[in-house]
Amino acid sequence: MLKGLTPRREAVLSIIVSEYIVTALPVASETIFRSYQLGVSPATIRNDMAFLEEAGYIARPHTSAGSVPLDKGYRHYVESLTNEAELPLEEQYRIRKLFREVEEEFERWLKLAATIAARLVRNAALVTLPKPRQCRFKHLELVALQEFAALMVLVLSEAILKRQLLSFEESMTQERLTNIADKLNAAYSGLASSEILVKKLELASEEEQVTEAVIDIMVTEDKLEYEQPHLEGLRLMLGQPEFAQKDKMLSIMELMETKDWLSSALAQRSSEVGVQVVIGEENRDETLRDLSLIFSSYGIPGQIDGTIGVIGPTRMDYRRAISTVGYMSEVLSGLVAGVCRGD
Amino acid sequence: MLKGLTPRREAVLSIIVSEYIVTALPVASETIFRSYQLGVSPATIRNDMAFLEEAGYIARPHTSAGSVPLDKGYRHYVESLTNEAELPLEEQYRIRKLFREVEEEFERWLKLAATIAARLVRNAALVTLPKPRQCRFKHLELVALQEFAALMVLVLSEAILKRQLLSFEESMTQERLTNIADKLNAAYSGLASSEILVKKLELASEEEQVTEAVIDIMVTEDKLEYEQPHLEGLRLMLGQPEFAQKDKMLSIMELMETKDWLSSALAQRSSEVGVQVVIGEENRDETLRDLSLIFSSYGIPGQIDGTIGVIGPTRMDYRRAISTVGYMSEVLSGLVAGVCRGD
DNA sequence: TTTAGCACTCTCCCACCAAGACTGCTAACT
DNA sequence: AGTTAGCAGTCTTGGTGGGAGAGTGCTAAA
Repeated sequence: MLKGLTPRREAVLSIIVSEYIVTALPVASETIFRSYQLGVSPATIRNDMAFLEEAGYIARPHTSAGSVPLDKGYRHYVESLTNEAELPLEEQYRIRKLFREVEEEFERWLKLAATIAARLVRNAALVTLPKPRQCRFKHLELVALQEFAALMVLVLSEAILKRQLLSFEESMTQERLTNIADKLNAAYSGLASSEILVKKLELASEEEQVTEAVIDIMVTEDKLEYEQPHLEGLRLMLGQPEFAQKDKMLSIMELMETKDWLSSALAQRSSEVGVQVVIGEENRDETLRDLSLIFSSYGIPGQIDGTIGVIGPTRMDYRRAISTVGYMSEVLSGLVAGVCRGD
Repeated sequence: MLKGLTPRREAVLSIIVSEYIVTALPVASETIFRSYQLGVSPATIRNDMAFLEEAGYIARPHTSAGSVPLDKGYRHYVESLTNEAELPLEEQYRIRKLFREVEEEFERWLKLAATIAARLVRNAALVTLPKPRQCRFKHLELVALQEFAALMVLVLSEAILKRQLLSFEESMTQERLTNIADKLNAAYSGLASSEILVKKLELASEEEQVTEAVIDIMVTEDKLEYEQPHLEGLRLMLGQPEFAQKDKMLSIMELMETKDWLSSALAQRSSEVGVQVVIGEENRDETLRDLSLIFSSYGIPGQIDGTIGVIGPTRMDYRRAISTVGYMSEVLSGLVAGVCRGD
């Protein structure tokens, strides 16, 4: 029994995982025997299953039931996946086509990416807006709206756009506003918030006010760990059998709608590159312990990045999820680079 | 039997509706007798119930069960609600406080309004962005991003902000772009898309290109019936007992996530003012036949408007929903007016 | 180490029954 | 005529029990 994870036992584990992934039903030794050519009898397979159970890879719902993978089993399965996991070319082509069909707007693209990923893995998908490590001042515009109020439009590096209403003590003409904007544009162009802060200029009180608003926005933007992620395809995930009971379903919905679970979930996002997989209990957040997360960052390394990923029950098609997330992050990276280059 | 809807029968109906709204259980004659002082015995109430059933106001799940209201019953109940339905002052105060606490950004306000409405009625709430009847050109800005590409930022009336990437055939400096923007700003300020279209100017090809992009955006904006509404609190609605079965739940989720059901639902939005109630079968859209919609437009009549409403099963606390939607639309109208005035 | 055979366990489903909840009807009452 | 008490009848709900089926664990032999 203590002979360790022999190749055949690994094979059995692998079969159990992939079988359970599609059926969501405990896998019986008989099933393994019938569907796969292992060259041994069900009884032998049962012995291997006993070992796998002892070793914590699998478990049984009850004494006389087939086996279901545990987190450790999934983990082993994922590690054993060759990295050759790639989306079929045909699928890649179809995806690219969808992107070409949609309006040229980055947020649409993100949404589309999430929708596609969600559909492919039949689970929920999420994306965050790409965020520069440190944003830089690019351009400022002030538009008179009313006598005492103006709209400030602030363009930051990587085409981030922010707007804010400003109200002034005294009446401001458009000319006056334009002058202020011109002056600040000349002075601040290309600077980060900290650099603006140290740069002392002769400023009229309105200019001071505008500058403060600008710094405020930039600092907020820099501090922002992640934007509230955009979630797509929650219904697909909730359609999975693990959420058959209503309360499970509702607690998941509540989780998704309210808590900023993503930050805690992605806190474990090491600086590693490539697709990362967090399985069940590996999540720090207790409430996520039944879920798995497959995600990858996209963007331009070191400069600007966002995250795309899928989330679903631990019983998830990891191979498909990994290849999907991998490919989608590639696509998004390409789009980010495109926008920054201005294609 | 054919004596018509006597006052007592109306009272019985009203009791059935309000009782069913809170319990979600068929209402028995005995219950009505015990909880309300009607001065008659259960047997008499049963006779009245028989009439109400005959007349189509109520129905029974099975032969020997209490009664549940039908759409016609809800409709009668709603009509009979005095318009004095107002949110308690204390609640109003609390809501205003929440608005003061949140960041000054219109979209946040909208989201907050929906969240509050959803919580108050324990169902889903929706808001659309306020949309001007016809938007007008306010200001244009071009920011060089790369040699052949620029970001166009377009400010339209009512502080609507649009941005788009433009790519040019030839290399464009920031000076060049600023010149173009200045020229077009001077020419188009305050105009609607149609007016820009007829205004013939001497335009260089890049100016022409920018103008076309502007018109394109404005026309799209004008045509937009409703923005994709923002939905909040879906989980509250799905927590209601009518969605106990998983398939019901999923079909609702699918409806909400995919179809633009709102436009068809709000198509019946007559030009009436005030809070409107659409109950079950009154919905044109078949898929909404189990749901009720309570909504109201907000904004500045004739100039700019959006919609706020709640959606839930026909068994809904109409009184509360109506007062909530009414009040929230007031609040939002105030905020819209504030933004336009520039408070 | 592998295998066949078999007893054992646990779930799942269905049928059945008893209790309880309400009604509808009938006949008497005001 | 409208109202009421009493009661039979109907339908739901929850609990119980048992049989079928699925799948294992164990034992003993190959």
